[in-house]
Amino acid sequence: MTSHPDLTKNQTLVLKTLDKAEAPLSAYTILDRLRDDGFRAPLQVYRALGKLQEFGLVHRLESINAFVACCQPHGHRHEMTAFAICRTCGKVDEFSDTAVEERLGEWVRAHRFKPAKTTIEISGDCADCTAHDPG
Amino acid sequence: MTSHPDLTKNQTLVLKTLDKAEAPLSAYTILDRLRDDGFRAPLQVYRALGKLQEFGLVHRLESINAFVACCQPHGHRHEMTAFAICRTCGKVDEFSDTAVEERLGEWVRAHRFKPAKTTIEISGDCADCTAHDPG
DNA sequence: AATCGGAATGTAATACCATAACATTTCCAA
DNA sequence: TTGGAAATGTTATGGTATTACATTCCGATT
Ligand SMILES: [Zn+2]
Ligand SMILES: [Zn+2]
Ligand SMILES: [Zn+2]
Ligand SMILES: [Zn+2]
Repeated sequence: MTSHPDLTKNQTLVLKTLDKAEAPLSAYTILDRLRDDGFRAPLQVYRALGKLQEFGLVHRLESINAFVACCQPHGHRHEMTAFAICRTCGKVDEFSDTAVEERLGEWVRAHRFKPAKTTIEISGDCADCTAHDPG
Repeated sequence: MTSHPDLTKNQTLVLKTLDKAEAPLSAYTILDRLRDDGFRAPLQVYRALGKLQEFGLVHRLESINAFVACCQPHGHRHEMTAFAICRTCGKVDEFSDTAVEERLGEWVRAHRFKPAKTTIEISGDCADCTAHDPG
């Protein structure tokens, strides 16, 4: 469930589009799916996506230039969320791992590095797709 | 040191450009720096970068659409290399952590996920830049 | 030496991703 | 009521990456 009290009209439309989608969507794909709702320009999508990311309701997948709705309960921590992305069907699993978080935290402390955003994305093939096509 | 026996002319030029650079470079920046060497089109750069990535001599930083020369000895493992990227000066630290690798490995095993490429990038500010600008 | 074929290269065109700049509207608090 | 911040609409532009096709390079084979 990904509702939010203070979403604007455009933000709501974009979030609903991502919720309905079975796979990550590019900003331009979202734009196309919202033409009938009055969307005309990429910036309408990017602005909504920006706010939704601030709220923690949407994540950007850096390795594929696409966006997904957060599947976790609203308000969950996002400091070090990891994503497993299926190249075949597009399914995305979002997960966190305390040990990974701690190890990377140790590295940045040891190197006096001040982290702002951490990206962890595993691209590959999910169990279903591997089963269907045992390549 | 990042020499390689079988590099072609274009691959050598691109790798040298990345070696000389103090920060990650975009493909188009590389193109500009190689105009005098006869480079004319983006594809010349992308093709060389593709091969260099295959050889493990160059890495793509997904979160900033840029490329760096590998700083590790040639032939080192790259299954789960992590990068700390300074937003201010561009310095990149490449490192590996066995524990991180194991934890992510456990997740993929548990979920029968078949990983192809893992991206770990920490964006932030390095020690030097934090010291200079204690913000 | 001639020839064959795969790899690399050259070039133009196109597709895809993201933001700048500016005008207008909405909405809420003072 | 009104002032101002936030959101929206619109156009133009800039940055990133690939498709498609022609050509050249180079080593293996004959
Ligand atoms: Zn999330
Ligand atoms: Zn799949
Ligand atoms: Zn490396
Ligand atoms: Zn720095």
